[in-house]
Amino acid sequence: MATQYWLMKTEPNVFSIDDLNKSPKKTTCWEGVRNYQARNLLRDKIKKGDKVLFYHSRVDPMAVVGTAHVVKEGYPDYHQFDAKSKYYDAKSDPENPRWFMVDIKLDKKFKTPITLKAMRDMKGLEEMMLLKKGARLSVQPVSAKEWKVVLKNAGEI
DNA sequence: GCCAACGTTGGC
DNA sequence: GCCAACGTTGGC
Repeated sequence: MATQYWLMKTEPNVFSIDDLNKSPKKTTCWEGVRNYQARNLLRDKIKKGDKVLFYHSRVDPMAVVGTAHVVKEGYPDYHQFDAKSKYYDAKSDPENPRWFMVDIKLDKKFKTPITLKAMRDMKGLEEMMLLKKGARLSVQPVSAKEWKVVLKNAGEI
């Protein structure tokens, strides 16, 4: 299958691209997604080898700060069964887990982050979900074209 | 910190 | 099954 592209949001004061860079093997599990639409993507659509834009939200400046790729496909987020975790979900059945996650590995931290503001002016991103009003999904599809535009502007292609 | 947009919950 | 209330997200 052709490579698919995604954008994953994170609040850098919770988990930033530098945290990912410092993680063992620069790899982390993308836990804590508690939205059904995003869950469906994590469980069913996102495949090993897919590429990811790493986005910092709720911070100044909001920006795509680098790229990663998927090293492990959707599997149950074990935090949902851990009563001490803030991601605990008492209603999730271990036989039929409600929440899923993937593992991603850092590829490249951009020298220059691509800010949300800059992206609004880039040709080719007009249809990008991130730029649409009310697009709150924390895991979003990105088209091959959008991927290229972002990386080109970051000087990474 | 504010608040609009949106998703989820729960009473009926 | 509807929908008001509530909680969360995330740009500003």
